[in-house]
Amino acid sequence: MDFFAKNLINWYKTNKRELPWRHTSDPYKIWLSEIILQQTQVVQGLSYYYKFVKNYPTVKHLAKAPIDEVMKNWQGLGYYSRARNLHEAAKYIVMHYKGVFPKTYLEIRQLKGVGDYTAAAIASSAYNLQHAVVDGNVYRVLSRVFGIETPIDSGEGKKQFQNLANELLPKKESSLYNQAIMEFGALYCRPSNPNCSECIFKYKCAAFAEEKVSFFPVKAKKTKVKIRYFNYFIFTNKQTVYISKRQEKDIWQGLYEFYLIETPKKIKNELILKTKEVRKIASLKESVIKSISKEYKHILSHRQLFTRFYHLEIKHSIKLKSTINVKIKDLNKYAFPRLIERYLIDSGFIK
DNA sequence: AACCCGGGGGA
DNA sequence: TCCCCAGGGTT
Repeated sequence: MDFFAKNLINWYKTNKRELPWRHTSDPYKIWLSEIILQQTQVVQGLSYYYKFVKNYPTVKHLAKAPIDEVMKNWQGLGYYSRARNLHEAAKYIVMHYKGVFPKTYLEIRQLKGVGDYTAAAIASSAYNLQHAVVDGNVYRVLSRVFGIETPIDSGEGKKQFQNLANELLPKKESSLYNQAIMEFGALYCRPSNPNCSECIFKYKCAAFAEEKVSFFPVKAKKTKVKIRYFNYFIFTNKQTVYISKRQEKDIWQGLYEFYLIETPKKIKNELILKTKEVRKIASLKESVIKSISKEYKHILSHRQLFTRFYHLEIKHSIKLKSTINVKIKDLNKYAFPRLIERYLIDSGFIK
């Protein structure tokens, strides 16, 4: 076997972490773990994995569950389209494969939420099929060890790294090798503070030789940040509170929120409370401003959300478009974005 | 090819 | 507080 793969596999055998999805050959559970771990670190995803395996032990259980329940279980993990796609794919597997997880790369690749990386990961981990994974860890390890400066976010870079990964894949141990290179990237060849002094490629690594480890992997684009201003109104009427589900193709699709007025810039408390919209609903004479929150700054990759929450107790019940009224004590049953959850905890609506 | 989608950890 | 991490879908 090739030097590179052999070294990685040996390293893996003595250094790997004990993780639950490494003790199963159930493709469903492996798929679950892969979707959860997309853009998510192991420590953060672990409890969600246990939760999903417990609540949905088979793909049929998952397919049968209501989407709102799935979203609630996913709450806090981010990238919520993953949960929607997971649920869609589960239903698809039950419908088209009678609940038996597909066994070929192409069939797996066609599932919603499964791209090249995830398909290769499942195909190799569950069936030991010969498909090389290329994820963030692989980009980092390969670019450093081989000194490849092609940007990983370019079409050319993607092709180049996939080709190299295919060449390096050992014929009969694709599962072991794929997991080894990703584990190595996560534990030793880290984005910052890599453990170069104890690295098995210390004397082979191109980046280390040139003291340019932190320079790799090369990226072409920079993400730009957009700023948005959210003003949330929590309308309560005795023990009832009005919430609505986010439908638009925007952040947090499928999660719940309160009555939202988005403004192009920061707006003073007095002004937002005087807008037609608010006056119409709350008709301020008959309502009480219970509290106005501090300004929450919620940072996402390419968003900064400046948000204030206004709690208004209204004296009459109201009908708002596309809202549902729920009991305050039931708020914890709905999936909210982290930002709103934090407010609900701070303000004592939920514990 | 360009853009969109969350959240957390570490410096 | 600032910076970094990234796979998949849509346009």
